[in-house]
Amino acid sequence: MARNLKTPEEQTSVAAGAAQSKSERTRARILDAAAQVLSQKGYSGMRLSDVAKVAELQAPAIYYYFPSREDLIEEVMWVGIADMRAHLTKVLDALPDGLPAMDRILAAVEAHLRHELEISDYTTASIRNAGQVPEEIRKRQLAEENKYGEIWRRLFKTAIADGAVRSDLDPFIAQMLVFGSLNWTAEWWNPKRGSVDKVVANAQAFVRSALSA
Amino acid sequence: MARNLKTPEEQTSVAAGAAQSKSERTRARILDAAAQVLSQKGYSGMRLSDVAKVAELQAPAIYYYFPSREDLIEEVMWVGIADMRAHLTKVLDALPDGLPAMDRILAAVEAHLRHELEISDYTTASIRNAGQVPEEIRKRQLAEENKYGEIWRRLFKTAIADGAVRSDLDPFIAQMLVFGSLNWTAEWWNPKRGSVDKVVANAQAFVRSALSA
Amino acid sequence: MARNLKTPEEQTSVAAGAAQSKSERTRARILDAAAQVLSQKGYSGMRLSDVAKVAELQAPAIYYYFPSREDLIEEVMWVGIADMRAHLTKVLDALPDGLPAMDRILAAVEAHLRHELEISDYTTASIRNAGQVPEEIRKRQLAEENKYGEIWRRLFKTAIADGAVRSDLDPFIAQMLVFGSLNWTAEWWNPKRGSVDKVVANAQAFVRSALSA
Amino acid sequence: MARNLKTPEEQTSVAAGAAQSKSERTRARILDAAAQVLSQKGYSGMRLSDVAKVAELQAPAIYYYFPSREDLIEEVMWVGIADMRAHLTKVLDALPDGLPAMDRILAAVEAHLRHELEISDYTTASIRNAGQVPEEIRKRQLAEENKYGEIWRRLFKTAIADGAVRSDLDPFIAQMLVFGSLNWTAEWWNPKRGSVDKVVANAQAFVRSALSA
DNA sequence: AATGAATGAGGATTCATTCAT
DNA sequence: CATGAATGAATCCTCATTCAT
Repeated sequence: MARNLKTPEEQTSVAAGAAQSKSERTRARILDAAAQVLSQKGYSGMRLSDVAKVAELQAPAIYYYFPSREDLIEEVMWVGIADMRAHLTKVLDALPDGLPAMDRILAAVEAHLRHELEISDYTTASIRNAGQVPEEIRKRQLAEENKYGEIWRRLFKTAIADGAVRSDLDPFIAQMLVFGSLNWTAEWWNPKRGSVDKVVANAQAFVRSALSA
Repeated sequence: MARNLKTPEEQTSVAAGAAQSKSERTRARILDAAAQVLSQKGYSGMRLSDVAKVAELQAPAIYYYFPSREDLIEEVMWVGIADMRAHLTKVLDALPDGLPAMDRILAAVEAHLRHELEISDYTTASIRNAGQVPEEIRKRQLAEENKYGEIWRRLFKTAIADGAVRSDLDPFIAQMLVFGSLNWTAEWWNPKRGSVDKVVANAQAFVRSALSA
Repeated sequence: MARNLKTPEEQTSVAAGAAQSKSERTRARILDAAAQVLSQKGYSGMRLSDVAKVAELQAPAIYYYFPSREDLIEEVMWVGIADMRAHLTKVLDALPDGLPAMDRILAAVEAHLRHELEISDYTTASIRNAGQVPEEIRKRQLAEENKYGEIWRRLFKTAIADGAVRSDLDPFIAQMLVFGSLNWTAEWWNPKRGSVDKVVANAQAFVRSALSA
Repeated sequence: MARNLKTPEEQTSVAAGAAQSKSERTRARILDAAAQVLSQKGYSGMRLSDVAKVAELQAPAIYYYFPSREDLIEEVMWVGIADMRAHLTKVLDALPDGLPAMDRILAAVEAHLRHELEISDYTTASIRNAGQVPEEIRKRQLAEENKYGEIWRRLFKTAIADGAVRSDLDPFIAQMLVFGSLNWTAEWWNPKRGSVDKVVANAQAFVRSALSA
């Protein structure tokens, strides 16, 4: 799952990372296909036959790699955020020590946005279907979401403690408003509408002003 | 569902308005039920039997009021935004002349948020399923979305012309970031998490800072 | 049910005869409508709503006049042949005594054809659906068919005894071949294709030669 | 149903011909079953579950071989006449050159009758439902019917030109009267009522006399 | 005498899933 | 590994029928 690609065009697949055996590559193809169909058709609308068509194989073949439709979906939903969290963690870890709290938040904004827009199938699948998928399936995703949110909570907490964020904002609400701005991009942005860089720059400016004291 | 309340604050049902004859009330009940189920289960997941259960009648009775499942969904999706636009228009029209452009935007923020959180079934149904519903069904909704967006575009344009909004933000992106913050609230807010008033206040403060020069 | 109309244009309804009270006229309208729909859509395809539309009333109103769909169909099927038999009987009774047997057959040919083509809804309904309707419903129709066939059998028997019909033909088969020629006209004839008179003349010439010694 | 017999006389199944792979045999079984049910229950009365029962499989399995109920029916309706035409063409082609025109007509009478009575499910399905099936479905069948009628028209034309047919008969009406005699046999004949040979002999004698100058 | 509203039974169709090959 | 063939469980929708008015 190591992500190291530069151009968004080359990276739409979480599963792509370090594909190895033929079997592993087929499995990855199915997962990618499922993410794509899931993001477009939704939880109930995702048909295995559609996934199969995108993955270029026959529907029953999916059962060789996943025990059931539910398991396949569960993995897509989970992998989406898990990978997002891995990405954010790596980015934050790479930041120089002593960087101001607000700059760390803005780095997180960039990380979140780039991952979302570049791996958009997984992200939109995760986001759009979060409310539609049965409890059972969401468990692992929810746990992962909490961990991801926890990272952001710590960023906010530090920033507030440092006086970098206005005190008149409720921390939780503020964080959710930021999440909303970022998550929503997947609904309106597309490559023809300008570069990811531009979106990132605007979002950073927007968030900085919104939060700054 | 179709409660006949006076104050918009307590209303969960778009269809409630002025329900009159028994027939009209039944139709409204079905529409409300559909919005609820649609927001929870998604376009493909919405079963007419679920809608019927919520509306407290038998599934085939739905066909007495709506020609097909698609028509029912189409109306839910459309009514959600159409009503939102009507609400926003009314609010803006009621504002005193000469009010600063930024204050008008903040009034719009409040109108959007209150409507969204109070009629949340329709809103989340519209939002979550926008990407999953077949083209055919989205037509009227899309037209309505454009009209709604147009209102906001004019608000922004005026504000920018007045120098009330920073010039380093791309107007379209900025508007989308604001929409994201607002729309996303339906995904995380619930009455137990604090009052709508608090969310409105925070969102207004957030947006004002984010946009102000 | 007395039939006494001259022009085919004025007579498509068995039920029309001597319509009296409003109630009886409505009942007749429903019966005619049922014959029409039944002949076009078949036993299973006849929907009460279609019948209602043709009869210009609402479907549930039918139940005021007929206990059930089955009863309505039963009556159409039965009335069709019963009326045909009444017509044939009247025509034969009106023939002068001592008329040659073959001429009596040809009079029957004319009576059968005229009735079939002029009251075609009932006839085609009866004929086309004879094989599709449940046993239960066919009982009265079957009895009537037998009586009708019996009349023809007697005509043939007499003609054979008189030496007016060739002896190399099996009487039953010959009669069925004649019936086929006549019944089939409802499938291909229509007013635009020439007059009923012409069909009658051709059929009489055809049958006379076919059977004559 | 789909029996693999050599002699046409024993064949009840158009689809039987050269059934090969298991898949092809199943498809043929479904087609035969559909013809049978269609002839008995009519267009609207044909339930897929009935077809499935006769074909000895589950209803949804039909969809593995036919895209829809309509397609299945369309094929039955079409195959019935298409096969009839193929049969007639073969018979006529096999006749010696220089055979009198009337003898060619009588050969056609035999071909038509034998095929009709032996493949009777397809024939009665075609005939009884011709007037009930939606336009859409009849297209291919209608085209085939025209081609079939054209063969007969040519036979009649030649016979008339040769003076073998009386000139007082309208050619079209005469042909339809013959068709009626023949087609109607499927409605009354059954193996218990005597041999096909007998019916053929009677029909030929009947038609010869009816048409001869 | 007739209709608006509703229901229950049934039928076509879809789809995840299985299994033999 | 993969597929062709098949099934059982839904789900939408239609329609005869009922009933209060």
